[in-house]
Amino acid sequence: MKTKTIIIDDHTLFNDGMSLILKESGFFEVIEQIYDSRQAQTKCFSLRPELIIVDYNMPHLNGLEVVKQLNALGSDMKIVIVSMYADKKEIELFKKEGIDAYITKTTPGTQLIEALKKVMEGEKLFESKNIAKTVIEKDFFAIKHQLTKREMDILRLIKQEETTEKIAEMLNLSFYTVETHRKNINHKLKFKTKKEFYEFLETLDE
Amino acid sequence: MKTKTIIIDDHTLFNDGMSLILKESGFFEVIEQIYDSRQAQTKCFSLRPELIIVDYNMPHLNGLEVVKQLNALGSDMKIVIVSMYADKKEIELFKKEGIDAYITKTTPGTQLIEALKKVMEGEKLFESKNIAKTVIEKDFFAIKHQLTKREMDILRLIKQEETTEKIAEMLNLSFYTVETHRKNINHKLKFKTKKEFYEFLETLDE
DNA sequence: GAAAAAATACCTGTTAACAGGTATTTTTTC
DNA sequence: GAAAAAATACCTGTTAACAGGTATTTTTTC
Repeated sequence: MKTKTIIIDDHTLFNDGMSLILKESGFFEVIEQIYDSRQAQTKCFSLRPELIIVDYNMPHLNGLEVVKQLNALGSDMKIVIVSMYADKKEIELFKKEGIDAYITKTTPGTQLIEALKKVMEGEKLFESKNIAKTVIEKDFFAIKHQLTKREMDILRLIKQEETTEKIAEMLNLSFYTVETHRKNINHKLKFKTKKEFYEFLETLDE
Repeated sequence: MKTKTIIIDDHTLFNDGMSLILKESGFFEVIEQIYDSRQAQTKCFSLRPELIIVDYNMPHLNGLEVVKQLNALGSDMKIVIVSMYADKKEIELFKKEGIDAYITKTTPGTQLIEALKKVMEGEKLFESKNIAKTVIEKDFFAIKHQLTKREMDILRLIKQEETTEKIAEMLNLSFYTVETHRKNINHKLKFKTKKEFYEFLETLDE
């Protein structure tokens, strides 16, 4: 019996290509290709695949959000992330969600098949060896969890390039209060460069 | 006769997937898959493909540089760019190099085959219709070319988060000179947000 | 219900960026 | 070799961010 598989990737070409790689192998049957991550949960619920391959970078819902939705279904599907990058801490995040493998797009097709077969046998695979060298190591996730709710509110407005004055106005707070929050945020973040700060802001949800 | 094709893409998985899509179609024969862009020129010279598919984003040599190298060979191979994004002005750049098609990775496999067949018949294809909606329209390239050499020098140091004072020191210039350059740069760039400015800095080569 | 954490508010002083100027010298272009 | 472009330099004033404080009120936690 071939493994019933669903591929979730907005890059149609990549999705189609991977689909063919799986079919060619003779071990996998692609029962559905999803190009819009928002359809992931309902389709996986109704089609009940044994294996789901999820792209990390997608519009609307990113890979992590999709995984969370799939986990909410509470079934025993295997979930594999295929990503362009291999951020150590991002992998940590996915591990917390209990995914079965994290594979980069630089993996050859044959290796992918081998990896997927192992996953179906219950193994967990994470490309953590090659990773450390190439990739940014910032633990944005951990940092985020040092911040309070109010601090996050203010950060989101900072992301929108609002000034302290405007933020105070918008949240009906004193200018000084917002300044204090910013000060506390800065103490917690301690980024060395503005670029790093802006990259961090990018990881915030609106 | 099948069209002899070479695929140049560092993402092995994508390269393999596309290769299968082409083979499946029955119209194309993938005579070589290149994962390292630095091998493009020599391999294409010796193997003489009729069609070359080039990824845009690659380490070492990006798509544009590869195309330039291929053009230097002076043969009549068709060149097609496959890119994640569809930046209008980037397409312009490639057009200048005389490529035959620019296709995004959101194209379904069947459409890719149709497009490639048309290319082999001499047509030129550029995905400029679907593009405008989804993609950032910033003409970073054009902006860059408004800047003078000295302004670029200073921008690169700004990218490294140096202050006006330090930049002046490093370039053996007066503080005021650097300030003037920054002023002129700002007048030329006119970015609305800091984020946009930092994104622009990212497109600079060191 | 006491203790800790989070949110609020105010004050002073510094600093780097930036926008507005003007002006001279050097280099490039035709 | 004249004209245009690029690079250099100086000056004034404003502004937003930020680091250093202190202090009270509200909410959460055990």
